[in-house]
Amino acid sequence: MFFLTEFKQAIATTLSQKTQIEFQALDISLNTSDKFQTFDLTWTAFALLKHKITLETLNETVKEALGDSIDSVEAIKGFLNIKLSAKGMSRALDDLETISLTEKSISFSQNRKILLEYCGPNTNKPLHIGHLRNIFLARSLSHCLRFSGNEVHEVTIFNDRGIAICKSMVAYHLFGNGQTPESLDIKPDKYVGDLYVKISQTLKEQTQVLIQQGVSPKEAEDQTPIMKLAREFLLKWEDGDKVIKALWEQMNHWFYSGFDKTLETLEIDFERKYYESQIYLQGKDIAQEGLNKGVFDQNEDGSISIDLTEEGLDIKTILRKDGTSLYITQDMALAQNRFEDFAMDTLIYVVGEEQEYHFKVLKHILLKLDYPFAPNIYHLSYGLVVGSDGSKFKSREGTAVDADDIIDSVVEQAYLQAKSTEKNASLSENELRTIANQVALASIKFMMLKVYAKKKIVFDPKETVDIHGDTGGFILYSLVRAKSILAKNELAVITDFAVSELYELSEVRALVLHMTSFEEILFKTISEHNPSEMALYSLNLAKLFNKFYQVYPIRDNSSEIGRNFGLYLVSRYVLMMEKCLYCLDIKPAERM
RNA sequence: GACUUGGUAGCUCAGCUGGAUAGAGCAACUGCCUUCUAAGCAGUAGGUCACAGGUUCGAAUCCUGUCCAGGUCACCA
Repeated sequence: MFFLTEFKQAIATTLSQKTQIEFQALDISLNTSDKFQTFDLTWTAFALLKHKITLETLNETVKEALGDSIDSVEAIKGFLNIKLSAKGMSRALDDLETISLTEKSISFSQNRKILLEYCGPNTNKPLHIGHLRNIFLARSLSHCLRFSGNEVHEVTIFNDRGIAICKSMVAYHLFGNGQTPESLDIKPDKYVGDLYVKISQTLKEQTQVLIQQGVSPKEAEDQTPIMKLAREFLLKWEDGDKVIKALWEQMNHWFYSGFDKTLETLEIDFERKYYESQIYLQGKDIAQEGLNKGVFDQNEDGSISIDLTEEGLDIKTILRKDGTSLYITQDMALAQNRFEDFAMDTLIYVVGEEQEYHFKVLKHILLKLDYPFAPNIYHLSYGLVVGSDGSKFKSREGTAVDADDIIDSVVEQAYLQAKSTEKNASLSENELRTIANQVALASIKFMMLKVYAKKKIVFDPKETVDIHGDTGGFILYSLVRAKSILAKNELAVITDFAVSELYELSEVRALVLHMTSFEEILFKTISEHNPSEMALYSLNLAKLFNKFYQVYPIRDNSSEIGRNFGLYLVSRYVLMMEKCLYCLDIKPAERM
């Protein structure tokens, strides 16, 4: 919003001259006015009244500083309400010309090399609704960062080893009966997940039996036959036992083939995939490096730890006394590997809020080890997706909302809507399906993105995701209508639009002014790692366009310039919204 | 216990670097398609901004305390 900055500067300069007090553009609280339809900008100047500057002085200052950019000023209490003239509005329009360029040419263009980790699936269960929030947040942030001129590398880590997958393996060992996802005709990752649910139930039952037999609840689970077997599997796996490794690979293969399918639906891919099974033994080198640098402490029992009490954290163990690594050690090694692979200067983790402490610790450790990217480690943490009663979804108990299921149900809803729309009567089944997919994905993405990341999302699995109202579908629809106008009307040569009749409608003024703040919102989004900022901006943009659409005739406009101006605005809207959708990682639909 | 995040309409959420009458969507009700896509637009109704103090010209917004809910504080991942 460059014109606003210019206006602030002009006001500050004029005011300084008038009052002999020095003012900066930052001191001028000038913003778009959303309270009154009759004004465009409001300068909230209560603070200045204290300097014994009168309202009249402020009034004159505005008139002098902004000159023919304003139509009128009204001073009420400490508010200076400003109505822009045609000249002022067209100055705002000029901003659109600068913004509506391609990525990397925006005013604050950055040039960072960013590594973005997200998703982080466990290979013992299919993706659930929580992963969707993770993925969509990450993708949106990724696109906002790219749009801002950064180089972004998207990677993930598969948690493909450990006791959890061993439990699924035990389940297959016990209940599998040689069946396969193919023979059962279910999605392979779901088969693995089902086994996990089944084994968890059995484990619970066995635990209960032991508790009734007098075993303390703390130890009961550990002593169940299933846990004993799972631990045995884990040991054998670590020893490289061929049979167990083969079973492990079979289970993981099932997971990956289903997982890849879901990724395809979501239209995402990772530039590089890391596997816990390949790095879980690393970390000893890092531990030694830390010891050498005097950052880590060797304890009497042989374990290695770091004292972070000065940073307000605790003493954290880095390496067990038996020399094996921990979660934190693995993440240290992973960061090191990634630095070797990408030489990034910024590292962003998109991981749930329950791991805030972990990433805080990780950042401090890497800072102490002097990794160059360490100061630029960020954790985009987000709240859980919970049931309507506030309860947690648990994969273990099979209550998790499956990602594929939720997508399918919204696609179905969108399909019915598309099919019942008269305009779509001529469309083929395939085309209707494409539309349904686009609308469904857009709506699910938007549902996840519009809510502030730190807030938990309440989702009732019994209700489907809405595609009407404040949704992704709504946004796509407004864009489809705008494009339809452009297709049916020829865009004339852009002329001078500093003509006052063109700005009589408040809907026109509001749309223009909102569009000028795109860059500001983009900058805020990436600075705060908060895609909801961009999502809400886009939603409001669509709303303003719809209002404009409703009241501003284009084809039947009585004046030539009015028609051209309308078309020009629509074309700006299309460009702007396409940028917004790119930043949200939502694909526009061609028809709806 | 300590730290941390939230509490705004029946439901789901905006608004929070203090400003004018607290905004959307869903659900309910009423209008608007021979007119560029009605997946839309316009309207009605719905509020003690958790509670109590404080700061000031002014508080949903800032401060303090209380209550409620989530999360974390492992030689688990």
